[in-house]
Amino acid sequence: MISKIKGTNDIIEDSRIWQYVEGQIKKVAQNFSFTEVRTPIFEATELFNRGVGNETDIVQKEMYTFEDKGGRSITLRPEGTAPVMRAFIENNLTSKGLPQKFFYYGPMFRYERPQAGRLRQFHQFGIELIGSPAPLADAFTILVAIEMLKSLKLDGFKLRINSTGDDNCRPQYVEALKEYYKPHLTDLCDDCKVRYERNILRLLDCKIDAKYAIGAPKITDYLCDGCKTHFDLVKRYLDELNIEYEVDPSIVRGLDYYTRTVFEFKYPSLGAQDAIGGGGRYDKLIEELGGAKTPSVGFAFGIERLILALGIENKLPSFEGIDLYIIAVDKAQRAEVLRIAKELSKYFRVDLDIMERSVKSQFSSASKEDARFTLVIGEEEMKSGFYTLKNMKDGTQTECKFSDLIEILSKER
RNA sequence: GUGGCUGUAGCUCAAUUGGUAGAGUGUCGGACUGUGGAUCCGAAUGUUGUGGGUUCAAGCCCCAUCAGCCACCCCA
Repeated sequence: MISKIKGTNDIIEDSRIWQYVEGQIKKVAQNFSFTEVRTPIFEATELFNRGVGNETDIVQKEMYTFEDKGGRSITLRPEGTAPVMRAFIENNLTSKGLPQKFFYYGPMFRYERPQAGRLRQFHQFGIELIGSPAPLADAFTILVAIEMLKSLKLDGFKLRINSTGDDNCRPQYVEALKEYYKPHLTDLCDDCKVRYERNILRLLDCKIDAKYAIGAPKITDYLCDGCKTHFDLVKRYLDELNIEYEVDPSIVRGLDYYTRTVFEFKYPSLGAQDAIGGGGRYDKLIEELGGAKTPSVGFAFGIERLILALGIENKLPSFEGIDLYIIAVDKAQRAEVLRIAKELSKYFRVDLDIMERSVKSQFSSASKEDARFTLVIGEEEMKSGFYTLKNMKDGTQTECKFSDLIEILSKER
């Protein structure tokens, strides 16, 4: 037997749930006037090296990179923002004016060790708000995310925000951190010794060396005037919108392109993989990828984790049965059943037996599909033109003509 | 990439100190030859994840490998 690749999933029984979650989120995005962009699921490797950052774990060890037959280095997209920005630049969308608001949805790929809520192929739904340097844009992005979670009726999430500064102030903060950690360097865990040189911000969220992080300098004390004002205004907008949040100086995102505002939605009862969404501002990314300087904000949800969280809260949609199951008593009525199904499928969800099974098993099938009604067609019905319609909830049966069916089925529900 | 736990029918799980695989549920059929979701009866389905090894004998012990889960790591 050939089985699926490690860390991937077939969505079969749950496809209904997925359609619901995708549908709700998409509706919110569309109602806020975002338009969808669909980019290829593979890109030139260079896009992620430059966009996500050469030093990040994603680029260093998690990408599905291969050479195609033409010798090009190709990478299955590990995230959605860099591809959307590439498309923005390549299609010269600046010419259409700013801002521009996009959403995207689809599979992402990262070579990681799978566990609950972490897959090698997973799905992200994200939005990008391109062109605005204003704190209002950050708040708007967060607002849209919150509205999406509300549309799914999810409750138990927590919003955490932070500012990671910009080119003016981050270097000073990095220096301060290096100073602070220097005397402890020999006591740090092996990972942190590497992080000290490569990406010192990561020391802040290390679980082993958490005791040192407590007394570490805080980014919020090092923000330059521009970044500080920006952050304050973002917080003020959130306050005015009654959005609850916690400022968490340890939030360090794993993608290099973030500047200033970063945020995360956590769902604590999910276990180790508890981030259901995250994002932030990326003022330099488009420039980095060869476009004009275009400050932007965005975020993405992980659909798998969202569905896990909804499951915990019992907020997944319940199964809705079909409207009508049409039953043929004998072979002679099978064609008539098909004809009726053809007509009624224009208005209702119908089904019929294609296994040529007994009447009894056709009723079983109708029950299994939670059909509201069954329609029995036998020799008598064919002769008289009156079909036997049975209400599967209360078991009552009535004789009715084909022309009455639409009206009867339209009642209730 | 590191460490730990697990792997038996479609699903959930049994199988004494190693003795040659069973139940519930689901599926299909029948009791009821034109009436379901209840009940009863019957049937089908396994190279015990895979490959080696030890043994007279392995689902059970050993090794390897694959997959899942948990934690690290990382992030959505």
